[in-house]
Amino acid sequence: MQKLPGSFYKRNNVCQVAKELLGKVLVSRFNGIITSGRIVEVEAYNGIIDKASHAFGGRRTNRNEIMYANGGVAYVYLCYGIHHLFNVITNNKETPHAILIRALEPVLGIDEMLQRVGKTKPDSYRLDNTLTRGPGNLSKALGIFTFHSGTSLGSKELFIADDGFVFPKKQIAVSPRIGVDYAGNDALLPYRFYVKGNPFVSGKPK
DNA sequence: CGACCGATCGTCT
DNA sequence: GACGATCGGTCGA
Repeated sequence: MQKLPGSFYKRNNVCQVAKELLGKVLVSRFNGIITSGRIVEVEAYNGIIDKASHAFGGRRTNRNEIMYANGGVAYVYLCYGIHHLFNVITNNKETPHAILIRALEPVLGIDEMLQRVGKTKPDSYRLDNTLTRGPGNLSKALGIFTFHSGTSLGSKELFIADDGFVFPKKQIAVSPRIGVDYAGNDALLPYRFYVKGNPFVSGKPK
């Protein structure tokens, strides 16, 4: 179990990095509690030329300022007043590339995750299934909030690790991103990557 | 099934 | 003052 090095994030092809995140393990360790999950769905946001990105047109606000930092930090923001969405910032300083983590397969600390989501015990198949399905749900399960925005992924509280596991290429699928209709043409870009048939992947099954 | 809807609030105009 | 990079529940066919 090896933390990904800074060089992994500081590359310029955000789609390539996004694809390579599939199979890696996102780990949180808050107050000594370890929870983790294998990444099975991601979306790339391609900086200032991407209408779906918060940084489109070079937009800079207090909320998204961290997107312009050097790659390898977390960008977490509140969506619909309810959901804390976790992104990985990539590329170098001043190039605001981001990858939204959309789904995990739970690995460690499942009981803790169930508690955070408000269930005290694991029970049905469906419950486990929805635990880390979708960007809002996985943040809740891992205990990630907006105040974690800016946290280095080289820290011991929040990081992404490589345990040697890789999904076979055949299992990787590509599609347009979800929920970005406001982005016009860019809503059609093939920037979503996921593991085919994995029950934790969000959206409707195909 | 699919369509619709309410929750809930920080952020930007 | 409007609006989300969502979710889960409800309703009707």
